Amino acid sequence: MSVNERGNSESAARILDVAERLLQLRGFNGFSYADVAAELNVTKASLHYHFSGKAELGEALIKRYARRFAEALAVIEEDTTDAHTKLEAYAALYAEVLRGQRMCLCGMLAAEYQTLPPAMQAAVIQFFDENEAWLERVLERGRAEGTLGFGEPAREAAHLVVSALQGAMLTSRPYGEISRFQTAADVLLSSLARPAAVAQSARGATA
Amino acid sequence: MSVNERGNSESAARILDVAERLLQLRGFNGFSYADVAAELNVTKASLHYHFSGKAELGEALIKRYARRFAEALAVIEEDTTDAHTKLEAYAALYAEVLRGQRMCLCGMLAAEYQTLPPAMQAAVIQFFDENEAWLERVLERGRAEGTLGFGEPAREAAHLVVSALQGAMLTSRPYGEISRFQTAADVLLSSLARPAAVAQSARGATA
DNA sequence: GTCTATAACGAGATAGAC
DNA sequence: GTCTATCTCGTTATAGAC
Repeated sequence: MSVNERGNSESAARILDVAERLLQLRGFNGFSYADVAAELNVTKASLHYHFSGKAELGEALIKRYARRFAEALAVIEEDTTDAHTKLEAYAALYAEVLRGQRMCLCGMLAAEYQTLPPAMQAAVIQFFDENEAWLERVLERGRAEGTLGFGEPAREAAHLVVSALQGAMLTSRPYGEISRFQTAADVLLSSLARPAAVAQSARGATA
Repeated sequence: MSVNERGNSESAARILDVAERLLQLRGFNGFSYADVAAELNVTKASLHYHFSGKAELGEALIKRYARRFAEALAVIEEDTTDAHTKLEAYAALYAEVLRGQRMCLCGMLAAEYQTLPPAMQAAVIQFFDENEAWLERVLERGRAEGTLGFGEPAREAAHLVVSALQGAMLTSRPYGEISRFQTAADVLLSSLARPAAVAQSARGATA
């Protein structure tokens, strides 16, 4: 390997993997350096070499998570054409996270927001801003191309999409049933496409 | 006063008030007996007299919160007639919680679910079950009376309502803007009333 | 890079006086 | 009911050897 800087080594990546999973399962205040160290069969002191403190570890977790999420959005842009399919793919990202009982990393941190170090707070906000900006563009295009229909500004609809999907993860996880999430996501997406569906059912009703 | 049993005294009520606020602000894993004691100018040992442990305190918090929420739902039943107005009143309950930067107590606990004692987990589930059952009845009646319109089973729409409102609280709180919550709630409710709105805009378009 | 050892603090909890 | 005192354990963090 060529890179051996603190926070960027392969050991650091393994630490982030374990810490990420624990954070999504139990929350930032629900796991400790000792938990991570035990799972990796190393000592706590070893973790401090890679991440000086829990706050720095937390920042690195959000930044990596946000980067991967942005990459997934770019893939959606490439692989799909119409906006409605993009929304389905977006919801599928959340469903994938929910498999393995995990909450969205930033959704979890949103709950614990008031207890987070300022740098982590700022990174959480940035994650949501980026998500809503991407969704706003997709929704706007969907309305222009006719695959989506809604009366509100795209900005406001985007906020509902993020809220509903994060909330569906939040409230489905205790039940351990992905179907609960999927149902809420399906109803949400159908409501954003509803005008067309209503027009269809209206045609069917009057036929 | 006549009642002096442990967990039911006026002192216990003050403890619950403080603990409830801290839980909604910081999460169950984000506050301690020391925090509550300091705010009440008593010692930790005094708290243990009223609630033997943090798990028992947590159970009492959920039960009181769920009881008050159920009472608020009963008031909505009395004070409002049509289902759409009931939904607006339901969303207003959440908005009221959000004032003062608080998260829904059970929404917060849903995030921390995996770290909770079993009795608290069961109580959280019960809170959501009761909420969705109430919403399902309201939605069903709304469809029957014509103030609401949606294609899915009322049970599924109810799940979306809970998800979207909890998620709107979750994602709005970091921004400190109630308007973010209100916007998402408004878009959600308009989507449940949309068929009528569409019919109106269709009339307007063809007029 | 990882270890041992330890510091420094906070958490939940209990015993027993008042 | 509330207190003082204490216990035990977990958590974050650092120093310094290997």
